[in-house]
Amino acid sequence: MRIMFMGTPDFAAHCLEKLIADGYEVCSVVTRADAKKDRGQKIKFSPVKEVALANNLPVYQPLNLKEENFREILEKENPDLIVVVAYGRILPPYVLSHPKYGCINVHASLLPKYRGSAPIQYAVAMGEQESGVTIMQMNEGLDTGDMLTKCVVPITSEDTGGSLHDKLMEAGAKLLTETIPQLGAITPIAQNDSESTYAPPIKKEETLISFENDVHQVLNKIRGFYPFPGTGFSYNGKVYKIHKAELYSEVDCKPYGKVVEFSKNKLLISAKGGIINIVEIQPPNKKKMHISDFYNGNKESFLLD
RNA sequence: CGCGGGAUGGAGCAGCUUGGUAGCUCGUCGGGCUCAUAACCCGAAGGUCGGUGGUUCAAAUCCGCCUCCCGCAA
Repeated sequence: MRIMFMGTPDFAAHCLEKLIADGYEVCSVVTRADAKKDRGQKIKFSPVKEVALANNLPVYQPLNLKEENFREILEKENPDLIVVVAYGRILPPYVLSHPKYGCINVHASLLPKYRGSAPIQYAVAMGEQESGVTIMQMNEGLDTGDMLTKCVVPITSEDTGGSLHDKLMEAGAKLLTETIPQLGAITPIAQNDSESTYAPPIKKEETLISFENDVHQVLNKIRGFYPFPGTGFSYNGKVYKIHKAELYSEVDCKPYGKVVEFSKNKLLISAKGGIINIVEIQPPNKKKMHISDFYNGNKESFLLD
């Protein structure tokens, strides 16, 4: 079976590696165009492209799948199946219908919950006890295709967006290689749209913590958005990133957002319904550090003003 | 040529404007006190101030270049 792989980030790259390692015939790879990234605007390849190059696979990076160019590529490569993992683009109908087995997508949530581009972060941020991976037969909607297989992964109270990402990445790659041989034999199950929820791209302003929110929501968001895109709070005109925080007490202490205590091992800030202790912090222009290190050098300056 | 911030014993910081003895809070090691402790007291080790060139009698400090790191923007 000739497989075309489409994807961009680490999560997708890992699936691609697994397909190759398990001996699937991946004939070509489609990934996002190289972009100037980070400081100095250096050009970076996507993780999927790195894996493709390392395995000498042809790489296509169309700017737009609607262009005629890609139709020609599709006909030339003539895949029996297209596997899409976090590619970041909606596939037009002519692509969906071209391969014999259509297009399947690995999505990092238990559909129909958390459709969209940030399912992992939101699952943790919403305090879910479990999430998982769903493989679906793609249609023209956003993560609305009929479901083929599923894998449930529990979320512990220690999990962050990053740790869940890693777990789902492993689970997703495994589920993918288990699902492909069964294509055609599995009866697709339609998603119940009335139960669907949407996990949209995270906007910058959402990463700033509002302590007016419930203390548990605050902590779940800090966990869920870590390490990407991260969360932070504004204090005396500076934004401090929060890498790790814990519940200190459930005493409601107003005003919310106030620093209740700053000492050797504590930076306590009150939120609605409780107080959180910030354990790892990152001041502007600095690396992340434990709160005791931050205290050592900033005990006098931090609380000024 | 995207914008800005930074590099000072093991950690986090001050000192730089206005060149002139390496400072603070911790940690580490040794000793003391204590029923005991992450507590307290005494003492010690540990830094060619990111690299390099220049100015100067003298550079952490002023000027040039390089390396690495952080944030923003994408």
